[in-house]
Amino acid sequence: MKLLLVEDDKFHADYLKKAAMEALPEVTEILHALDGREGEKQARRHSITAVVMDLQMKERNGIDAARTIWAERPQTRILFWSNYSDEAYLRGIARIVPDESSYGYVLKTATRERLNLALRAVLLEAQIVVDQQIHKVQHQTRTHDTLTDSEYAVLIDMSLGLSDKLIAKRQGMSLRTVQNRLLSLYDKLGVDSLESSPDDIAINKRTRAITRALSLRAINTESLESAERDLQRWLHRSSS
Amino acid sequence: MKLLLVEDDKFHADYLKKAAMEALPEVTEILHALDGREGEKQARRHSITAVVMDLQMKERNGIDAARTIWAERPQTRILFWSNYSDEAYLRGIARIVPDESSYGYVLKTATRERLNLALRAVLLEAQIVVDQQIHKVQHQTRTHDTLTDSEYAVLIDMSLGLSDKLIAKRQGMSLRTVQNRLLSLYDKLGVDSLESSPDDIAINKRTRAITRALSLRAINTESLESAERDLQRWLHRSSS
DNA sequence: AACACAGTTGCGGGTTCCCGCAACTGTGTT
DNA sequence: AACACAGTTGCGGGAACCCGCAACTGTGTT
Repeated sequence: MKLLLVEDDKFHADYLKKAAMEALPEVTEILHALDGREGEKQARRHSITAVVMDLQMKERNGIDAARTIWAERPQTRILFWSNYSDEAYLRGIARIVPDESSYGYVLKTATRERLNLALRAVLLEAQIVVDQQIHKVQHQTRTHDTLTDSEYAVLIDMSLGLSDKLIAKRQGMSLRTVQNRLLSLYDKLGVDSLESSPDDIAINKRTRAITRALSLRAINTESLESAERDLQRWLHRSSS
Repeated sequence: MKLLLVEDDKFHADYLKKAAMEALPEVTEILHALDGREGEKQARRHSITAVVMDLQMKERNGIDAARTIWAERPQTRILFWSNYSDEAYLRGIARIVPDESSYGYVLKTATRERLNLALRAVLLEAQIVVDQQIHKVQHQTRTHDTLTDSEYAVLIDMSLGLSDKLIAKRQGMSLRTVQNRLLSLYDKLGVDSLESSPDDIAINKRTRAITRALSLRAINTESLESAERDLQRWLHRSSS
């Protein structure tokens, strides 16, 4: 059995390699890629079906790489190993896991035992393992002000600079509906007029919504860059 | 001589500690803080004058912590040790270094020799050391499309959601001047109407400027959150 | 002194955004 | 069947934004 590690931090990669050798004696060969692009290449060349993947990497992030890998070999089992529990990352992953496969999400701050356990459970037993701390975050946001899928889509488009009209076209909504989604976004993201002693001050809701969303970890730079690529593809497709 | 390490990643902290012991035999005690806030506290309690600091940490980032430390003991020498070479971080640091002090900026991907050298040069010899790779980035952006200080200030305010009128008030400019700064921002950040086959599509320049700035690493979530705190302070001050 | 050039300011108007009001759908509850 | 409730759509108007045109300041160059 071959295992592919995709991780651009050398310290973390070393640690990971040791943990994998300890937890998975059935692994005969450990490959190591330094970014997402290289990870895709090696997975393809060696027909890898077991991957441990970091999320934030320069060049190409883990989610985009996972998408490509799963598109080529949907049965591939991927354990994500990352620092943060951003909603943006979670949403990205849950969206692309194929039915035939399993995946896991472990924080880098987890103990060695937790990591070892997740390695075996996900890569050998094909179970789905999500760190407890993540589930908590996922539920926190889900109960009190989660974004709907359509709200999320509008948020992304808006952040990329699309006008209401264009968003309507891309999302297949009417103009007014887009604006309604925006209204609820402003509400959920806590975009209010700034409070000042004499009276409230008018603000630009769009831009404030973006920084609020960044601050709440509903989006991040990676997800925006990835969405920008999708947008460009859509533009070329829909213009022809 | 006492040395304070501020670093929330345990692998990196271990490595750093080893490097410091090797490069700086004159150090008698190594303290370790896990985030910016704790770093400030320990620096205060032990009257630390030599610090190695990570930039991105949860809770409180390295730049804010450095600001507090330098406000209390300006002669403190700080070596920043970080993953990225974001323009946002660089701008933040250059802005707050006191004259009496020295600082350095080393990438985590640098070799052990480079790190050791920087440790001695900055913390003992009070020299200023900036990683070569950083200077390159700094120059790249400075030659072809750097943001002026006033442009940067307007960009931040705009990203926080201020209206043109409010930005004018905060920056002491006229309305039209703010708009001129915005125009040059749109230009420098590459905010253009989207190109599509038939004709160009109108976009929302403000929001697109933000994502472009994020993508070009002119700003990042940290710097926005930090700026948000400044804004709140300004609001309370100016309303009373 | 003459000139270039970058930055500041006012004016005016076309476009987009923000959102209240109101009507209509669909899903689920009692 | 009656009802609540969340989501969709149109209309219309006030506010904010985007920006061309034009004039004025200041700094530095020749």
